[in-house]
Amino acid sequence: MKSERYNSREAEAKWQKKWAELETFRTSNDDPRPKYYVLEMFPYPSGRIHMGHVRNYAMGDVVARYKRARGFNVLHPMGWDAFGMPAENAAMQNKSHPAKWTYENIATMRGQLKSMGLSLDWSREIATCDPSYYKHQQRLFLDFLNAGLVTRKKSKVNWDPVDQTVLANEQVIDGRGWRSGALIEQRELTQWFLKITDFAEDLSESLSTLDRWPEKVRLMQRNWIGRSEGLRVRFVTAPNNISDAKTIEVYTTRPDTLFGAKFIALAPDHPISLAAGARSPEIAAFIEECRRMGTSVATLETAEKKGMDTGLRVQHPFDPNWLIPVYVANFVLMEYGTGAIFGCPAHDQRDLEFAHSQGLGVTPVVCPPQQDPATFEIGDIAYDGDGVMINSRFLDGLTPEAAQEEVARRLGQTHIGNEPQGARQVNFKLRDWGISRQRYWGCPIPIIHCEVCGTVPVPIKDLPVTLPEDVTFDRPGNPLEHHPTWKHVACPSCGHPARRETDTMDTFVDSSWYYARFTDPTNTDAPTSAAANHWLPVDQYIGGIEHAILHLLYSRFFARAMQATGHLAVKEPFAGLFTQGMVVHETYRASDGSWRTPGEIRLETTPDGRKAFALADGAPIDIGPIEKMSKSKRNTVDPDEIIGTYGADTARWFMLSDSPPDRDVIWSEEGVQGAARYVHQIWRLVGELSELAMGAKGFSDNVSQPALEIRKIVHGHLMRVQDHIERLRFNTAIAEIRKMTNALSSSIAGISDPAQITPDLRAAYAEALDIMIQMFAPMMPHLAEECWAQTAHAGPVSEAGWPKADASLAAQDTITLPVQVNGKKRGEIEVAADAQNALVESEALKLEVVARELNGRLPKKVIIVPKRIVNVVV
RNA sequence: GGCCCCUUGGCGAAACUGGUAAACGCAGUCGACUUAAAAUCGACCGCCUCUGGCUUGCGGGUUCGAGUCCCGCAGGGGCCA
Repeated sequence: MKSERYNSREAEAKWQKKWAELETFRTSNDDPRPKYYVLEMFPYPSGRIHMGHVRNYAMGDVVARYKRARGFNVLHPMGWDAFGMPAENAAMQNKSHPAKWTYENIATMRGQLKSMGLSLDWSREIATCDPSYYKHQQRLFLDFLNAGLVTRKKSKVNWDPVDQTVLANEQVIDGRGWRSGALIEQRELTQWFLKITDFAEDLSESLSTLDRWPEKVRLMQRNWIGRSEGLRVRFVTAPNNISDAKTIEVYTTRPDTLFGAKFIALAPDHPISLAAGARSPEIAAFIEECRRMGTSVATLETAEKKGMDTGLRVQHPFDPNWLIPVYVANFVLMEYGTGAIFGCPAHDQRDLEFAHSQGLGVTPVVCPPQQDPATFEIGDIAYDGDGVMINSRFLDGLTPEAAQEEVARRLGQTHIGNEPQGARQVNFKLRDWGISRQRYWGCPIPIIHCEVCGTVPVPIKDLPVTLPEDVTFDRPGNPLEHHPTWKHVACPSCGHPARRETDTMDTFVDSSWYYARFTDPTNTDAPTSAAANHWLPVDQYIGGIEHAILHLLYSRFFARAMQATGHLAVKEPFAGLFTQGMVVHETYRASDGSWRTPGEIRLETTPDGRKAFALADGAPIDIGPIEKMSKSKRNTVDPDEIIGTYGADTARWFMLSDSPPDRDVIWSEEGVQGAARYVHQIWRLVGELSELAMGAKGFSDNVSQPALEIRKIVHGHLMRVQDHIERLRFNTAIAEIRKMTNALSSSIAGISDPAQITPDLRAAYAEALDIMIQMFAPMMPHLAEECWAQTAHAGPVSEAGWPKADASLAAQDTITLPVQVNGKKRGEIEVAADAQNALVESEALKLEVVARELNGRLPKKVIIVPKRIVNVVV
């Protein structure tokens, strides 16, 4: 065995080349072994990979390599989420083409990922900007259209004035564009929509079946879909000269509070509001003010509740003589429910604030438990808890739940015209997904607008509708719209001159089905084949929590839509989901407030703590808070540099150590150095072990005690490492591996005389060596291959499978039991693992400390939890 | 404002369904090797009034026994509004 230091640079390049030559990670669709599909969220080709990618792909690779070793046929592909705004922005800045920029970035990042030594099947690589991919996406769009899952409608849209494009509600964060950060304006445009709301019920309901998803993500999706059960109630209008509407329809989830109603509030865009506005300049001005105020629900909620009386009155549903005023209000949305609500100030905070501002009074109708109905009053806080109905005539004494039933029953029986006055309705906050984007670098929507025939789908034989290459980015707006010829085509149906749709699809469409395309990526006939149903659902999906709503919800919708159009047999694309934490780093700031990169400073540990100084001039630098790596704070670390300096295995090992994978990990130079040290420790240990294992011949019939000790250590750790990896607890898996190598090191150090090395011990060390290498192979695959080759194994360790853990060896024969007196630990006893309780009790009572505590008395009770603990109660 | 999550040594953390709190690592201290340093190796490393006592953000509760379960409070984070 050679003793020089491990050369990661040489070994990593060598093994990456070897894996490629042997096609070790190429996956066949008709391998008979059980399938396992591991997928990490594919990257956007922004230029270079960052540490977040390294962490994400290191985790996925451990799972892929581990499952592979355990005998699964593993699918572990990689591709590029390659359409999007940054390519166009770069094109504008550099006067180049988005395709050129994108494909150059892909080439760079592919090289970087390859240097990580990931067990990917590169033969399945896809890029969403490639016509061979988006051709099928256009096909899916047309099939969805045919199945009624696509609509085109005029709607109010969120317009990003900087990017000059429409954004989905999901892409508007706090009233600003998710990418540009610009304040969003409202515009009316005709848009293409995917009817995600058709599946709202199932998307919400099926969340309960996703038991290998984080509860947090399921909750976020459930809230986003926002299912609520309520009542649609029609209020009859009193005679008036404002509107000829006979009724106003409201949606409420609290019909029980109907006797606490003080007002009706209409959205500013409600037809009756507009009618009132037409008669009153004051109301018209107010409606205009509401429109300017902003569009996001958040601004509406935090803004002061304002409204104006329309003069209109409606009758209470249970008392025609009770008239309720109708207001136009700034906090009611036309898009949700019916655009009208009834307000019960006592039991809704928003209504209470409005009622206070208008002087409308408050009548409580739900009395909290332990409160006297006679004295119960509402102050500044509305009461939304449970209780008993009061001030509500025939509802008095009921629970709110029973009262809701009763109101629904009665209003269901009262009819206005041919329809009941009240009807139960399930409502969703989820809106249809507007996918039209006025951008060039996206998937063209395969539609032709004909003056004669209307909107005509592009015939499937004419797909793909490809993007023109000769485009310019010298003026704002959509380059496809500006292109001299591209949009002018003949109508496929009547042949008249017609116009192509120039909008392209939201890039979230691209990433909503790529997981299915990976299963048969070269299929030119259809988006998917039978292979998709073999591989899906993805067994383990890994990515950032930032996609908890958008990407994951869209993908779930797409699977359903693809199922409805015969492209897929499953409706849930991801059976297991894991959301990993971010990579964070200290920030460094010079006295003038400018940021410094980790490479520009020198750290020193002084008696008053850690200090930082500028490398250039030695000026003191402030060590700032630990934050997500970002270009603006300049606290990034380049994966290339780390891999170049320490090797991919060290980077991977460190990424997986210390922090639990779902929590943020702090990148520190010291931490990486610790990982690098460990690589060399392993290398030395492998050298020492292989010397001891030299000429090993297997175990004798009666294995010697020292050899048995080694075997117990190894098999015990093997079982625990398996368990940790299965549960994606990489940090504790690594701790177990370190414990094992520590134990093996001290075992070797304990050998003082070569005569101690019996044939059994040799065999034990040989076994330990193999198992150890196989155990860390998923995390540090290059080092493992190099060690495996050094220990005279024929094939690569990546083809060697997983060692079989012997549970009987892992079990202990004698155990140390802690002994407590009144729940406080006083001592311990050593007993056989299968010792009877009576024996354990007598051993425990024999302890001097226990006798002292007992002081001659008999114990009140002795609790023995087998293999756990003894507690003597005095 | 509502809902959810988190809070354990100097730091990252571990502790499976309530059963020896602090495994594993980082930083640090001391020692060995070295002319010296780095690297490496060995020992120590929660707190205190230290043969003992205390300790999982704070206060209470359930239990033979609570980091773990329940109630209240504080601080931090996330999502929704």
